[in-house]
Amino acid sequence: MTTRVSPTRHAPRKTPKQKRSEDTVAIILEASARILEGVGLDGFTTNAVAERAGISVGSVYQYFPSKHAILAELARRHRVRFVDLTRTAIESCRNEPTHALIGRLVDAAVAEQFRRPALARMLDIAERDPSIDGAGAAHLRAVLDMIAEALAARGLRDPVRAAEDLMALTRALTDAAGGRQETRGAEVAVQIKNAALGYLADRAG
Amino acid sequence: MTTRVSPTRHAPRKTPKQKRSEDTVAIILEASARILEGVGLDGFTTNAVAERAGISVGSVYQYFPSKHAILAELARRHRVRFVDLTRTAIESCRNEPTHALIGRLVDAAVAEQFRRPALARMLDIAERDPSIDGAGAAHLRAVLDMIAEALAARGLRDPVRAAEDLMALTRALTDAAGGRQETRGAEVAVQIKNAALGYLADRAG
DNA sequence: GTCTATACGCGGATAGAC
DNA sequence: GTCTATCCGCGTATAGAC
Repeated sequence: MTTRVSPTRHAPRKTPKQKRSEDTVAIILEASARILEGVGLDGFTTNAVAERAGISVGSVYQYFPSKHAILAELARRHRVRFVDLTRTAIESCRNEPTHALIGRLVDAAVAEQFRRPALARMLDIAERDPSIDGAGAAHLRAVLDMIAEALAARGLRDPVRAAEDLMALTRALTDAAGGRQETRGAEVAVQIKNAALGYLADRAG
Repeated sequence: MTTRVSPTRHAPRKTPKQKRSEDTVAIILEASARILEGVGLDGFTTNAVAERAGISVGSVYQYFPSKHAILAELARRHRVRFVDLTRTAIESCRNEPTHALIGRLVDAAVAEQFRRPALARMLDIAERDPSIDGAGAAHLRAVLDMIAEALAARGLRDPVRAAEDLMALTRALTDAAGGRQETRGAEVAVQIKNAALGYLADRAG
């Protein structure tokens, strides 16, 4: 079939042994990223990717089993960076008060979202659909739980919901800033922290 | 062609003179809404719409010039309700302080988003792409400017940005609540107001 | 005005040459 | 390992019968 996907979904081909191969993978991913940034999900076709990458469709399929797998890999790398930053942020302020925790978390999220704002926005959108492979969702869920735990440790009520909401809030405001072509992440982070602290205000602090 | 669209884009066919016709239009729109809610944008095909509506594709095209036009009309009605509620909210508290204004605005937005949460979420996503016909974008921009003006009248700095951010924030949190199948809009509204007031905290109030 | 049947193009994916 | 050429299904949209 055309759109549906093989049983082992979105597995990033067994890691290429040749260094040359890794390069090609990187080139394909970069081409894909640029297309997503410039044209959006609609323009993201295998033909477009091949052309941007300067290779042929056939070669693209040598490195990725499906178009979807490319998107999944792009999302995975984005997510890994985000999760790592978040984990570090939480661990770096184990005994600090809530406002410090929020500050670090927001800084981490903003840093990753501002790396490539347009790309991050597209991946956020793409992730919502059934595209979400179980592994990715689980990975994200894990870090959400970490955040919830950190909030709970500080005595906040309804920590899981709060974690979800804070993440949604952060993405919304970074995406809005990205849409306005803003480049000063620090300013955006300040606004987000204000909103986040307001959100948590009546949950005891 | 298949995906591209005619010069006069998304114009909702000259209004049908027959009452019967309006009924059919309503049936098509409702079928579309249900598909969007249940299956998402991917499942939203003309065939699916026809089947759900209990008519044939041919008939669908009697009432809408393209699949896109259906989506545009759905989005338009959603937007009109939102704009009307927002306008009313602003006018109803011309001389009230900021926190009262925010309260009304959030209530308005939450009311509309909670009418059919899943549908609202899908339309929010759909609106982002080039699908945005100029008229729709302008319409939304107009109400954003109204909000900005109301904020400016209360001495808040950077009112346009604030208006955009508040709207993004509100949508993010309502969508998150919708994703969790929450039904108590009032509770959600309280949380959003907290976040919004936090956001505005250092813009002078 | 509604149907059935079909055309048409797009895009994902593959075959097979080199 | 990379290419070109092609297959094939899906979904939009239309033709034409009733």
